[in-house]
Amino acid sequence: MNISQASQATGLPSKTIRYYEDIGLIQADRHANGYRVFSDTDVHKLAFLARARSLGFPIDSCRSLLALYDDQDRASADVKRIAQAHLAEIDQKVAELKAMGQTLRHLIDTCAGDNRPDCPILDDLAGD
Amino acid sequence: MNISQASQATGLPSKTIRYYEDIGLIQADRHANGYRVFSDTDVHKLAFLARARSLGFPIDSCRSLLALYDDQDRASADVKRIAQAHLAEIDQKVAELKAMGQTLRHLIDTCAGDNRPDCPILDDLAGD
DNA sequence: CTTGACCTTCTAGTAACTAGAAGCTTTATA
DNA sequence: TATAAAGCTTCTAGTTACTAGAAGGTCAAG
Repeated sequence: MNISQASQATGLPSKTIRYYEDIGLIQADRHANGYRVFSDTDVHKLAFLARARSLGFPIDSCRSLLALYDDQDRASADVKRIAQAHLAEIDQKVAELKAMGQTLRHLIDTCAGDNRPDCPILDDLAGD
Repeated sequence: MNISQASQATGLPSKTIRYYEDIGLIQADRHANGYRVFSDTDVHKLAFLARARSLGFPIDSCRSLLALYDDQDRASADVKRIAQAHLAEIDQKVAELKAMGQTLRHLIDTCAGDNRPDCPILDDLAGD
């Protein structure tokens, strides 16, 4: 399989696949002409990475998860710990963003949005 | 006022203040010895930026907001438009993160988290 | 045999800082 | 007064996870 087929199969852009190889997440064999060859295993790993990234796991966590996936002697506790840590970060980010959103929504609601200069949004930012 | 005083007054690290000057958000005068001098206006602008950043506005929006703040002939509609666009981004991000969080929470709940290798989290990532 | 699609590597850019190095100035202390 | 500590300066590089683009080799079709 060439890189564009692997891209099709996983939904990952070719550039991203090359990048993942670059940082050692996968290792594709090479044809005699230098083209990368992707085995089913490679494609499987790429799909795994795509899914993990879509759940927001940072690359380093993806690396760990992939290693655990490859390790038949793993403890599910190790996987769970990584997922829990990530979930905690997500929850915190959601809380932060929600707070920002609430404040913003309130400010927007009180702004006339016309051609006059008075603006409660700017007033808030300016600390008035 | 020296940079560390401005930092104290605004809660922004000195490095960040220098960075903001670097990218043209503010312009501080200089003492004869090369040290930056921060006027009350400068500090006010920095506080404005700190507040805008804390609401998640990207730097470019902060630049626009600051320009509008300085412009007595502004239309509040312009401010509102920027805020609304930003709010839309926040709302979208919250939705994304919530979806990730839900999926993750479900997977975590179904994972035993013991020393056995079986793991529904990995199964999901692997597409099984 | 040439055109176009596909592949390669390498460099640089994105957002918003942050860390650290090397060096000058000012202030406090012995 | 000497010196050490604190504070200031600039500059470079690192952070995350790609992405765009350039320059050039390879392969399949007409």
